[in-house]
Amino acid sequence: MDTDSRSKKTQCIEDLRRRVLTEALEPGVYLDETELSEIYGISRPPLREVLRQLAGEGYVVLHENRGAQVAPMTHKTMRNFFVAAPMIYAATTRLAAEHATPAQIVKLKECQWAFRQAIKSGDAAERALGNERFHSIIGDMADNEYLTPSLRRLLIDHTRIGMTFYNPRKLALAQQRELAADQHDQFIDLIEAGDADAAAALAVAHWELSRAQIESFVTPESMTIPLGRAPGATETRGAS
Amino acid sequence: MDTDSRSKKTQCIEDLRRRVLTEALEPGVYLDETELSEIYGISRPPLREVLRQLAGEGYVVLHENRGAQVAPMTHKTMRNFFVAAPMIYAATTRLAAEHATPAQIVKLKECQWAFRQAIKSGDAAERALGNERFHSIIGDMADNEYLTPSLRRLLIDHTRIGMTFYNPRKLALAQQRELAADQHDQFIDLIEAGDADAAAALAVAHWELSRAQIESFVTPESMTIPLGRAPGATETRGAS
DNA sequence: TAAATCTTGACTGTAGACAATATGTATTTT
DNA sequence: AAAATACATATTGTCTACAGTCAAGATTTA
Repeated sequence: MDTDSRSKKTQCIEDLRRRVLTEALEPGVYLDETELSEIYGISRPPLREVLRQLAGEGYVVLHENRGAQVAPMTHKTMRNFFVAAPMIYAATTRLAAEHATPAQIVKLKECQWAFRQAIKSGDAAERALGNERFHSIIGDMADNEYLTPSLRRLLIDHTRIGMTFYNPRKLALAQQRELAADQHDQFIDLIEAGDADAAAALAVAHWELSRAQIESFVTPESMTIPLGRAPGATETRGAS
Repeated sequence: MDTDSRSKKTQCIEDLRRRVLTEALEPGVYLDETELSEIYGISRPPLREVLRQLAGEGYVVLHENRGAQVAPMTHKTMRNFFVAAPMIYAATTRLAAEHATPAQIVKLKECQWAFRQAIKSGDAAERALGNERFHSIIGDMADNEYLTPSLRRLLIDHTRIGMTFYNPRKLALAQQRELAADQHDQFIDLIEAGDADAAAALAVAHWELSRAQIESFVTPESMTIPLGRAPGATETRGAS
């Protein structure tokens, strides 16, 4: 093992990913190269490489002569998300059941264990990151370089949405989170059994649960929505 | 308009993309930073940013302390390609028919005109690039940031495969290329009409045609295959 | 007072020089 | 003679310094 486990640059990438996913860096926020380079103890050229990579992964958007912006979330983004998610989730999960290796299954189980710990602790960020990691591993199992890029992008925004709409006090949501965790166990069983059809069906069910949670916020039970985020609203920070 | 139309860096990116797509830079080849920076008249730091971006887009793969490699094409790559292509093509084409703007349709028609010119000229590279551009525009029409990344990756390898298996002397293939061009016209009509179902169906048919062409090379009519490319063969250049 | 222009400042973009790591070759030792 | 180690070379990774560009603020004029 290395002394610092991994290079500063790698740490920088991973930390920025984490901050975007947990919305410590909010969607639409602009990043200052000089500031970030000082924070992570590297100079600007390598930091710029990092930002370019994160742009390729969909975490940030680059604007010429105006720097990097944390990928914004607009109402159009949400609509597109709802269209693409079930298809990609079902497809990748199916392939995961067909191709998963024993080593990957071990990794998935470890991840699920950590995920349940995070739920108990009640830490929203850890829970969201744990969930992201779980589905990311399923993406690795699918082992299809053409589908992975789309899955990764979906997971970024799915995680951010999950952070936005997290509410530890609402009992119904706590129960749904428990149900989601149970579904994760089912994922493991079906993937281990190689049951592709059932795994794909579970992926759709898992998505439906998540969708219901999200929609319960967008359309609250019987409350009028405090507008300003309604369809047609402008995005967080207009660009160009 | 600028004097040089666009910055050196942008020219560099576009030229490298082109070279990868046309296989002027063959899959698996390693790139020399110093050499490239001299060719494009920029220094190494910005060139490294370019390579990081191209890595994000799937044109190249970065290896730590070993530089950038043109994305390799292995037999696994091909298998994954066959799995993902019909799904993504059908989905994006459907969305394109639903969302295309008049301006985009004009652009698509211009692209198709150029594509037919390229076919007449018999220039394999121009033909392949024209086809790539056509489907890329359809991807723009779909306007779904979650599906676009997968589509772009598919198009990269679809284009490269098309270059590999191009054969101007084989009559059957020339006829198939004509048919493909005719299908492009149908794409335009269906997208303009907003007929999502028919467009999606056409996408599948278009894919099947392309697949048949590819398979006619992998499995030639009645010749024994000179082995060495059979399943289980090692990839172009092993890494790490 | 309001609008338009100019100036200033801050941040992005680039270049050239230096440091570190990996590979290949040559030499030495068994 | 063969294998292992050490050195040399080439290439990647990084830093400091400078140039270019955009945006905001202040000043001037109508």
